[in-house]
Amino acid sequence: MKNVLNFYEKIENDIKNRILSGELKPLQQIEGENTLKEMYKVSRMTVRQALNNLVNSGYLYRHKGKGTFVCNTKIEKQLRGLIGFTQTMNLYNKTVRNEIIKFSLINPPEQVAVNLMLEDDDKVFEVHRLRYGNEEPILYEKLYISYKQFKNISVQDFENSFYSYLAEKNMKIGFGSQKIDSIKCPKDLIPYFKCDGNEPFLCVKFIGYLDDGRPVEYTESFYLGSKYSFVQTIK
Amino acid sequence: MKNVLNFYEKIENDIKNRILSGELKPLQQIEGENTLKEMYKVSRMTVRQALNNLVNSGYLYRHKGKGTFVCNTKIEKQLRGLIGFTQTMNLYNKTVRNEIIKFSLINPPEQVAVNLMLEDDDKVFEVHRLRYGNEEPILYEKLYISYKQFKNISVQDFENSFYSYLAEKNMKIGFGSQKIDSIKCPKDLIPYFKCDGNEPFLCVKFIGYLDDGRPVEYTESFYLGSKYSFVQTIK
DNA sequence: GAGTGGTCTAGACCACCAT
DNA sequence: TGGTGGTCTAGACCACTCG
Repeated sequence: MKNVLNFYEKIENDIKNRILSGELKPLQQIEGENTLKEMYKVSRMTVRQALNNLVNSGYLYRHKGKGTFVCNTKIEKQLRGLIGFTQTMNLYNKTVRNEIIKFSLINPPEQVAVNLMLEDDDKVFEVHRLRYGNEEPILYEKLYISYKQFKNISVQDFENSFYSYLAEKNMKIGFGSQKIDSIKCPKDLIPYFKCDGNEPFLCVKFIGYLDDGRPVEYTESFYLGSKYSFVQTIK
Repeated sequence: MKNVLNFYEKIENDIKNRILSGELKPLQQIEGENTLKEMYKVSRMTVRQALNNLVNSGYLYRHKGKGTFVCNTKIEKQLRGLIGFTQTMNLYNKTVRNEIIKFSLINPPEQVAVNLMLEDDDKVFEVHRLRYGNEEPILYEKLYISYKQFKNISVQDFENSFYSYLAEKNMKIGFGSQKIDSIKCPKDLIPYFKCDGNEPFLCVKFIGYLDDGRPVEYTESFYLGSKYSFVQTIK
């Protein structure tokens, strides 16, 4: 945590708190840029930087010639970034357990090599995990990462959250691109979920990228349809 | 179309074109802010506005102390905003046809009233559409909009694209929030898709909001799993 | 130390909106 | 007409990175 806030961050936090506390209500107009500039004794560009950030994160909207207004609160609270399974379960106060089904270093299948932009001889770790929420199997996950990038990774890192591992290494997924399909339970997963082959599953093929656009992970996730939904807010 | 571009828009377009044309390659460093400032004879803040927009839309990324770089192109091309079925089909060069199954003014079901934040006596239009891509049924859609907001809307507006209708009225969906589920084909839809009750479907419950956060539409969509996938890029 | 992006200032003119 | 946000200037100092 930083202990010194920039001026624009201070203004941002103040306004955000006034919204969250209910002092500023949805659709209500806030002070104009010139008023804020004098309130905080800063230049107008600094005020604008604060307001722009709040507009981008869905707290405020502007109308030229009219003013700046508070968004309807229903939206703000839903706006989240990319989060993984562990965080999602924590959000709903469910316990998480990961059972490692497979962990091996292999030559990548074609689709993995393409999506991770690998070179000819690059190998990948293939990790299969059965993931439980409140001790019920919810998700079977096939994860692929490049050996070159993660030489020292261990089985244990996958028993906990892979995203936490990334955070420790100061790596952050900046973008994600995903394809979502509805399918019947794949045959090889039937034993894990104790269901029949007609059970609907969400199949999510996800590529995670660093800020610069270089791919880090390719993951195929199979969510038990009756136990899991995707919720998203898009701008 | 505007005929006068702002300075920052001009710079944005130039850099975007240099990326798309291949002149600037992924991970390549672009000119520094001071160089660009002199190239375009503008102030540094104007350059920064252009660069910030390109960072937000996924074309560039920055490293303090190092420079500004081109993102990996794979991402840029996938970044899209919210688009509807018509636009999606156009993207894949498929013909679109909408068959109106139902069009009526009703008292809203509980879930619709909540999601559209209706008042007690508000009525809604309920529109059921069977939507075809290349003359194959792909999607069954139950759409709800408030009567108060759309008094003059007609059946014909739904035979074409509802989003085009909104655009004509200068309304724009600024946010969307959706919940995605994998389900078996609902019984009432079996006749439309000529399938059995085990066919997997994507069920998407979507709420569309204006920029200010007021809800405009609530839609439940049922996509035939074998014919349709969701593709998204998230930041 | 030189170069980069991040923050900030104190002005200015404009387009849009309400009255 | 007065107030609002949108664009733009010509400077300044700072923190970070790299050689």
